Amino acid sequence: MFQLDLRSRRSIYEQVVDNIKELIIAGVLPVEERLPSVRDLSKTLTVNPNTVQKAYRELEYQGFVYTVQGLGTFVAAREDVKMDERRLGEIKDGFRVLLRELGYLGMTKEQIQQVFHDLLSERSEHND
Amino acid sequence: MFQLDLRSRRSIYEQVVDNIKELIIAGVLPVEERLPSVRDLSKTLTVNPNTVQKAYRELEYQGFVYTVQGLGTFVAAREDVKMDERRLGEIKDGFRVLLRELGYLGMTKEQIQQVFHDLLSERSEHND
Amino acid sequence: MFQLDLRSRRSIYEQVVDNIKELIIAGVLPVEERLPSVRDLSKTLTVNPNTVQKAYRELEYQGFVYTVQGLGTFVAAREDVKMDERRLGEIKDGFRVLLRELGYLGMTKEQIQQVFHDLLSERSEHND
Amino acid sequence: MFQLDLRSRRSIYEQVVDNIKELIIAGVLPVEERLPSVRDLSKTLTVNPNTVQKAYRELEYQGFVYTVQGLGTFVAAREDVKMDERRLGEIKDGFRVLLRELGYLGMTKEQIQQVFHDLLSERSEHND
DNA sequence: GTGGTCTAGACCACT
DNA sequence: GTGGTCTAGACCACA
Repeated sequence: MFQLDLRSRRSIYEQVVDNIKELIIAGVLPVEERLPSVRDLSKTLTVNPNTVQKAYRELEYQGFVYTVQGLGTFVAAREDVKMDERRLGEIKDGFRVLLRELGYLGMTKEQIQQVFHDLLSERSEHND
Repeated sequence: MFQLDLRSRRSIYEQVVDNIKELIIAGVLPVEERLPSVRDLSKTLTVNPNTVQKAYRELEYQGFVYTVQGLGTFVAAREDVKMDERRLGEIKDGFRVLLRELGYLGMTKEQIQQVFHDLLSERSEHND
Repeated sequence: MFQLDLRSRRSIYEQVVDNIKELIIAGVLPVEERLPSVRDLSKTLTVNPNTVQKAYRELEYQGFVYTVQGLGTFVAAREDVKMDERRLGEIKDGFRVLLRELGYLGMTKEQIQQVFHDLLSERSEHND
Repeated sequence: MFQLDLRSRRSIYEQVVDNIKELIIAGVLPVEERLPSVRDLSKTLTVNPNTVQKAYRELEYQGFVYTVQGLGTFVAAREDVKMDERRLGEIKDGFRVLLRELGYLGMTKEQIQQVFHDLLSERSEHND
């Protein structure tokens, strides 16, 4: 399904969250699709089931999946991914960190705007 | 000198590192300027001296400052920072991930631009 | 007969129990009426027969239905339900906790009344 | 600080969450007060540290507390307890369960409204 | 000292 | 089978 980088500073469960989120956003995991069971995924990734469960729980908090007792964990409909203030704040924080990094590379505000503009254009093209 | 946000998820020492980096890049702290002593800055920020210590060590490791035993810590002359293309690529990837998520959450291109604009303004104000 | 919400945190069998209870209390299922067979209901709701089985057992335990081997499950005659004062007290305590939290979160009395009104209407519609 | 009911059907961490929330709402734990450390509270309650941590994490999700790395967990300012849709939905669910219970006691809609009215009046008196 | 992550493995309720 | 909770105990980063 995907690979973990155990040497990364990112914790394992965060990597699981990010990877699955990507799969959902990319449509690889369509709405209502069942995710692998906690036990299965933990075996595949050779990590502890608790670690996978923590990732699933986080995905549920963020609204990307929902769980049904005894049945499994499923991809939630897109409308259910609530764009709440908390979530938006987290994403903004992500942007702030990246903007800071660009600053450290010596980029001026104008160069940063150019980079951002290019990235947005990329997206438009993809959607065509 | 600058303010810390204890409620942020970023660790205190990271915030210290970033803030000082920004002051150096913005030229507020010119080359050869002495940084406040660990003890002084820790009092000003009301944080543990070990935390400031760790931040200074990190800044030294990254080449932003150098220490002279018994004299203090000084802003280093920045070698011409060649644009690190690999790092830039990583940062762009970070942006792509966040943009994809915003798109998935239903944000229009215009809303995304607004968010970005606000974040950039934030930075400008900070540097004033 | 009724609908389940798989995305709810309530387990499926609990939802079945509650829904049937409400139908009995509302008189939609009169005394001595036969409930659908476990197999039929499980097909209608597209859930596991064991789940319906468990719900029926729970309803029997609570005295709402009785089972006759080989014939089926029937709505029991409700003994005059004397108001259980102890249970009422517990429920009121539950309300107090929730009201306190709403208050703490900044809701005015009027807003709380609005929420309550909406929830009551919800119930009425359900029973129509 | 408070007592757990190990025989309760509510999980331990949920009881911890509820109890601490009550203490915060009641003002026993004022804003910026430090909660007992995970290890201390786990010893006091004789439960596993992970269980307490899970409770603290949930409280942080709900906005009642915030954590600072290496320092501890603190009561958040009341304004930071975001009344987001998710939280309101959870509280509404709590109401729905309780309303259902009142129905099982044989209460009519009018009687339920009376009970609710009385509970709201209680609150007003307390606030006087 | 603080919280955060992770493992190994048990037990439970639900489907 | 499924997810959820809990324990015991290790290791890490941060203050």
